[in-house]
Amino acid sequence: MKRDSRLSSVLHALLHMAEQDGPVTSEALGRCLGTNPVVVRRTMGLLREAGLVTAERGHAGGWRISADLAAVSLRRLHEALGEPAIFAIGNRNETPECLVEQSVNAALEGAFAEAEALLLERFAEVTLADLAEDFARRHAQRRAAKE
Amino acid sequence: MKRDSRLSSVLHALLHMAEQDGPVTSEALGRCLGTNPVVVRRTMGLLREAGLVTAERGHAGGWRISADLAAVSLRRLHEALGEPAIFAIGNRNETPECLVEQSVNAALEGAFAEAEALLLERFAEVTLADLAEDFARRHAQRRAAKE
DNA sequence: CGAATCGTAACATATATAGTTACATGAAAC
DNA sequence: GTTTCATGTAACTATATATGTTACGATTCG
Repeated sequence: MKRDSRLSSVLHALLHMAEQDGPVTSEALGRCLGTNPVVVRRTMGLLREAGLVTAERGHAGGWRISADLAAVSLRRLHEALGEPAIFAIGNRNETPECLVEQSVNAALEGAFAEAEALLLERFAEVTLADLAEDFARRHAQRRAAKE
Repeated sequence: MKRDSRLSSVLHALLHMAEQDGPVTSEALGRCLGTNPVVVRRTMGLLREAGLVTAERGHAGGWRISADLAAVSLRRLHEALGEPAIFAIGNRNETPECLVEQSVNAALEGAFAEAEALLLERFAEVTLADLAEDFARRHAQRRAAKE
């Protein structure tokens, strides 16, 4: 199974957009991400539906962030993407008759539920503003290292 | 991406085997799991390589647990299966040049690492003996409910 | 009008699990 | 020793999902 990298993608895109004044085109974002403009539109479209970005068509159009960076957490983005499945591992049968399988499912589900809760909690704690700040720090470090 | 349900499968199979005295054939396990005997052999073969089960060929052959139920944790089974990827979500690019992407990756990786650690910890705490006990409890409850 | 840009449908590709078919190998029963 | 039952394994197919690509319509600005 291929991993879903859309959360990673939109974060990358949003931070690049945050660095720009005007709107950024799908083509420019596609170049940053190493992918196709259509893939960018498809994924950013979900953020548009969630009210996190706006798209302007026509000449000098493109994508623009329409929310406060500090108000957009990774969790909010995960939700905007439709809350895709987090785990690549799961139960064989979600509603088994077999009592043995019920025991197995109960044990696995408990562990997965705890891990998922922790992950979503961490996601809720990190905002685009935090990432932008982290990026600025890395940027300053690189400049310092060059001198 | 399809979810990997092999951990769930082998747990189901092992508990059925624990209920039986003699060896259990791939075909019988396949019937329990609702799958093909070859799939059973393929997956159980990994447990055999890890020394958790033995297979006997020929007449009256089949699979047998060769370890103490209390000594086999879900984590041990996860390892025996080759430690398959836990998350269906991941970074777009694991070793990016782009500083923006490095910030994104660092944030996501931290959260994933914590969630994975918690999951594996929970897996380490649950053994086949625990699941067998849970099953016995469910079994007793069902019998009680019927009377 | 024409160029730039998003919106979207339709199709192609890649990858991993799961399922299936086929046959070789080994062990017990008779 | 031959038959039968079972695992071991290779090769192929089916399925699901994310991602990539092509094509074209819709919209906006100059």
